[in-house]
Amino acid sequence: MPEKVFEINKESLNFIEQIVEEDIRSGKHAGRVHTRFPPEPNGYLHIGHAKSICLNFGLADKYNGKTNLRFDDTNPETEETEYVESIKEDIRWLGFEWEHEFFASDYFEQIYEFAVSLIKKGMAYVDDQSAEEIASQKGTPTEPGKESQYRSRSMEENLNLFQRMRNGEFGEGAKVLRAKIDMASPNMHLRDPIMYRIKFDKHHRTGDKWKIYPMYDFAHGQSDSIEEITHSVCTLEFEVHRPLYDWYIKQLGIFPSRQIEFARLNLNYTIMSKRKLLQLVNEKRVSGWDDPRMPTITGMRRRGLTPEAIREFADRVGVAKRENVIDVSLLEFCVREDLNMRTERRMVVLDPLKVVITNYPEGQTENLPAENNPEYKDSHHREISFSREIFIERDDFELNPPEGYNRLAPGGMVRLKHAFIIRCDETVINPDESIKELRCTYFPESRSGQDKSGIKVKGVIHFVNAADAIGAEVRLYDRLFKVENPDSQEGSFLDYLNPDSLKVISDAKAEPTLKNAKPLDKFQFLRLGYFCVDKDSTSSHLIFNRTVTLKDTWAKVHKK
RNA sequence: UGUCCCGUGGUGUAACUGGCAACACGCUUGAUUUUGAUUCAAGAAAGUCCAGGUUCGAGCCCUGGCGGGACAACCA
Repeated sequence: MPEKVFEINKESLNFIEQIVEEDIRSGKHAGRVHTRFPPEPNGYLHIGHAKSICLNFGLADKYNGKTNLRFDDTNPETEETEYVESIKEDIRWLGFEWEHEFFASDYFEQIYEFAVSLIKKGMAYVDDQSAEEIASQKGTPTEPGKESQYRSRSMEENLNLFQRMRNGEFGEGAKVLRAKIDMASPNMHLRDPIMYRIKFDKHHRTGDKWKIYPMYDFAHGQSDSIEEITHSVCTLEFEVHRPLYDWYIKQLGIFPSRQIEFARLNLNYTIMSKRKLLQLVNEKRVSGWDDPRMPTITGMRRRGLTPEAIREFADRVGVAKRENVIDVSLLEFCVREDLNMRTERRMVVLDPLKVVITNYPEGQTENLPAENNPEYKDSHHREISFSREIFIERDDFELNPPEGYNRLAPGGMVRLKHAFIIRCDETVINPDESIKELRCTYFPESRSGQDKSGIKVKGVIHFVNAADAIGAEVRLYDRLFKVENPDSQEGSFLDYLNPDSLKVISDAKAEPTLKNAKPLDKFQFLRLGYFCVDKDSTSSHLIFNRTVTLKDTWAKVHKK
């Protein structure tokens, strides 16, 4: 119907949207769009899944369709309920709600009947050979395979054997059910693919009811059909499976779902393989699936990323069939863009250097207003305190300032954010040559917002009042790997872990307004970056995770 | 020496299906700035893997190469 709508639509469409719009235009499935997100519950979702989730739910959303959540749980060996729960939590956190929640295991009975019908049509047979024998007959991509000696069993015998497989009369691996297609096909997946295998593992939902389980190829497409999924979107590696996907649908005469493949997301400096992520967790290279350095949804949530930022990212990376490696800087951009608008600012000193304001009266304290977010004209203000002793960032003072340095140096001046301009009069040195403290004078006339001093300074630095600063633990995260592509390096990907991916600062000094920060609260620590309160944080032991630094032009220029 | 998929700035995605290669990130420079942030402005950067062909005209169509990826789990 809405032909005009599409003509008006001038934005460029990705190739999947083009397919969908063509289908709607031609009236296929009466214009209905129904997608699904089909995770296997054997691990946690990561940013790559987020792209798929945004794609599937986004497609349905855009074209008035629906999206099912379907757990592809056909391998009882690796699948667990723990994962089912985490997957649901992560999808909801990303901001999506599914139409139906299904499990491939819901369809085991029906899929079994599908298999029986193929046997009856003479298109499937029970093979008694071992996995090795079957593999040896399979041929190679360039050589045809050989037919099994069991290929020509009678339909009655196949029916009987398959029933007995279901009954548990044969041991694991003793027999499989195979589709009878073409052992000489140039497509390996069409060389009599295995449909069912015998497994005695306890299934996370069906327990030990089943002794046989369908393979991916004989479960996924069938589930799509049962749910009348119109567009079954998956990643590129399933492209060669599509002829088989279509073959089963045709032979079974069931709802013709269409499989469409797109290129999965790759991010530099990170790995996306579930197996390797699991290895990081198992070997305690990270603290768990939700370690803030992990590319998992749960890890990124703990790190302080927002659903909005992730969705924006998924949108910006696009959808195509070309292999790609996205630069993490794009993710960081999306995160900063979102956090800049939504987070309140606070002052925290990570590496404190004491400063004594020698001309500030002892015992005196004054409060100064500080805006919470300059992005909002009418943002609220909070009070910060100021007195004779304060802490500044050790980094913000240089004994021998390099060219272009505009923070504090001997004899130099800077403004303390929200407060006064100070001048460094004296540097107190420890016996070991390190800097013990600074003795400065302040200019009472230079008070922020009502500066009558006439002094112009180039630099502005943050500080906290020593008298009421509170302690905090701050965890500084950096990329988990030190090379762009840890997967395609010599040796193990573990050899390329970044040893500096986590730096813990146990005694940072924070302004007291942070005292009641709750887990997941997000802030911008002025001039440092965006931070998120860790889930283990309490008011007596505050913990902040650095989500991402602020852009730092100076650091970049100065690095050389 | 098989089948399938894919080749557009550094990265990613576009180019209304044949009409001046655009947008974003990143990068550079400048302005503003009480965050070396944000914001704003300007700029560098691809002639579309190569070679033929069709056409007035090709990133888009055709042919042939070259390059990359996927496929030989009783995983998904």
